[in-house]
Amino acid sequence: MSKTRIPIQKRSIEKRNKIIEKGFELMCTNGYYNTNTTEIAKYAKVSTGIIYQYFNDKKEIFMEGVKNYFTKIMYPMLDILESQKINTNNLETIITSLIDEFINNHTLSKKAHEELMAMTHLDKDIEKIFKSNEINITKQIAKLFENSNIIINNSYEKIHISIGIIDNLCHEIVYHRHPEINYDILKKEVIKTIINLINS
Amino acid sequence: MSKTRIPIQKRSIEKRNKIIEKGFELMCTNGYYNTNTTEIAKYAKVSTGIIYQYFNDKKEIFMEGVKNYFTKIMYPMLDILESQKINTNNLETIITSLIDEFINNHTLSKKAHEELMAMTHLDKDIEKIFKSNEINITKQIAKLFENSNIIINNSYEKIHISIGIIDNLCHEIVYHRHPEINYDILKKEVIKTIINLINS
Amino acid sequence: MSKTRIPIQKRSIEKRNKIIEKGFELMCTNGYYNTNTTEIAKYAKVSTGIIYQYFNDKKEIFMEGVKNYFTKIMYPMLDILESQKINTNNLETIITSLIDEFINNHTLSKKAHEELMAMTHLDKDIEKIFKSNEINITKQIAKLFENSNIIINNSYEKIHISIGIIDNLCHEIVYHRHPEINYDILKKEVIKTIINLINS
Amino acid sequence: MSKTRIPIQKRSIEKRNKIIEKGFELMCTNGYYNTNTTEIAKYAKVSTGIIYQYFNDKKEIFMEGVKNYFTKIMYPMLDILESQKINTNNLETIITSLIDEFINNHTLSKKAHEELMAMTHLDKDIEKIFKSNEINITKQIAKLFENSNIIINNSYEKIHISIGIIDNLCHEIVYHRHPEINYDILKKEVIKTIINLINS
DNA sequence: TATGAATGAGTCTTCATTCAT
DNA sequence: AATGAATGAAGACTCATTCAT
Repeated sequence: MSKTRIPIQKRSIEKRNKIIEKGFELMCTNGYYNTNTTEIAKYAKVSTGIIYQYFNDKKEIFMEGVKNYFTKIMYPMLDILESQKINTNNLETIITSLIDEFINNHTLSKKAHEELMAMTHLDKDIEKIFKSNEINITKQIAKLFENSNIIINNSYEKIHISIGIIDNLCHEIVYHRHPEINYDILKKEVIKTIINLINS
Repeated sequence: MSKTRIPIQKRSIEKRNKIIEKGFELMCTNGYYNTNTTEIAKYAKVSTGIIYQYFNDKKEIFMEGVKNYFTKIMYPMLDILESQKINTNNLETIITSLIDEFINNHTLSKKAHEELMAMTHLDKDIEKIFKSNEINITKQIAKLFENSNIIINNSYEKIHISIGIIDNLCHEIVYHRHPEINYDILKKEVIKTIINLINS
Repeated sequence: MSKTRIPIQKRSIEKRNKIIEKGFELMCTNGYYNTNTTEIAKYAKVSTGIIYQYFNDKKEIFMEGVKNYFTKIMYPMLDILESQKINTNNLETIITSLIDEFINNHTLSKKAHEELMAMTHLDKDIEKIFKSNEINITKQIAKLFENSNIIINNSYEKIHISIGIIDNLCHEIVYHRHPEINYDILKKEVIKTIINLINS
Repeated sequence: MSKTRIPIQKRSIEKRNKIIEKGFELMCTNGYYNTNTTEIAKYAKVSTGIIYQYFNDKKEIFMEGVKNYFTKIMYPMLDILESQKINTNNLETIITSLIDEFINNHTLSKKAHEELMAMTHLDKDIEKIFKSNEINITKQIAKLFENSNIIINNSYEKIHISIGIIDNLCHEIVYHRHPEINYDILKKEVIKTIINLINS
């Protein structure tokens, strides 16, 4: 049985959120196993004790961070699509803006994503959250196309591939920095590939 | 200064290799931080003490494993390509066999890859090995096309994207198991996308 | 210097008593070290903060519980004796009813007693309370015999032994449950032994 | 699954025994919950780490101490009886020597016993060891009488009572020190009571 | 070379007590 | 008087690394 308190007062909620935000940031930057509770507490400017009134254990902080990552970062990104009708003419513009959005706003995301991937095979709970969110995004995008009356056969599979390509592109740009690769060309090829795939 | 010995005798070399092989396997299966030296020693059938005569620290075992991963698993895979002339007609067959090879032979690789990705942002040394190998593979593949007299513009970028797509496909098939996605279709779409990309 | 308030208002006194009653119950049931102040507060339906206005520390709650244990449970038991003249004919009846009373009414007492014994050698204050109460009971019983004009030589020693025997019997019956031992026979032998001892 | 090593080498066995001996001594003197692993390690002159190679947890040290308490202290005491034929004439001498032995040799035992009693209701494993040993002793003593051709009806119950009386006597003498009680008289009365009980 | 026993710093977590409201 | 959020020191246990043999 969980012994954690659910904070009701405004200040408490803020404190809980601070722990998640700062804790997740540290964990993603330095790795889950290289981040200890003392550091989290210090960075979030709380005492170590309070952490365990809001969370059952260290893992829970990470998991809440993961949930935030999807609800605050990934899903809002989809709203870009939702706000405008997709059609064959503006597809390129939309994908471009999606990629730019992803890269510009979310420096954290690649580290978060990697840490997430690693944690995923160490912990069933985290794996569960992750997979369910991943497929949710795929479905949501598929629906956007439907709503715009664009018919795509094998839509889930094509979108899945497209997301993977964008993901890799962004990681490459944000972190990898293989100097042999020209990122403008890479980006152009990515966009072209996705459009071809969708239209195929 | 390194205090490790370089083994010369045959038995010593075998022992060192066993530690790398078994240690890397454990680390990739359970995660670097969930694998301790006692386990590694036991699994490799050596004493804990001997580990520190061959390696400076635990990390070094992992890094040697990473090197092996590329030299023994990734590069040999490229030999499939090298042995036969690539042309526009057999491209599909070759990519298909490459993917199958990847999936069938190397269940470990996805976990290795993930663990690798996670370790990459925790440790500059590992990051270095990883990135250099990644670009090496890209270059090697580019050369294979050249040798077959196939001219691809923006070859590095296209190959980079293609590797990413294959990587994602394999991970999906080996581990992810999103039940909403049909893997036969996914694979077909992947192959088609790559061929389009290369030929574009 | 003590910082605790002495409650004067009726409601405050009730609150203080509730903390003692419920706190002591928990401590005896689960052990002093397995009971934390949060649990006590929750079980007594008060806030954690208020505890430290009535008590200097956790130990004090236990000690007040011990005092209650004697004043509310042990001493009243002696009133059974006081209310009636003891004589050689009704000694058996009185001892029997004493034992029954002990067993029926005070399931808590054995756990309390054990916890008490354990705490006794950890804490001089508790030891002091405990020993003084123990000898008080012995003296009080001795006085009861005197008042009934029954002369016992070495009365303190005999009563001390008798109390010990009863104590053990009750513990055995309430908790121990050695299935090899027949409790009816045990009780009969205990009563016989005490009578012989008193009359010797 | 237990991860502890079973020491084979002489030095290791000695070290394991030292941890039990010194750890149990500390736990009995200061209480289980007031003794931490660092103290145990320091007092036994080992590192904290080694403790967890020989024991699964702190409790196990205590439990091994309990077992020793019975095998090294309680059972040897029964050998006093076994060495000589019991008869109605020497019963007093034998009981007297038993009590003296108990008091003189085993200062630890009362604290051990108390701590044991307290731990007993906190932990099922300890309860189990304790109860089984207690009844074993009772049976063993019953057998001694049988072997000496002394027939006692309700032997288990009588012996159980007798052990309780001796136990209380010894505790009183070793620790309690109620100044109002004369220990020579107490002892004499105890012996008389037991003899009467056995012969009744 | 090889063993595996030993080390002790470091980690997560608990909880008696305090303090802002 | 009362609340319950917050504190932070302390404890059980782990594990990379060293060392005696």
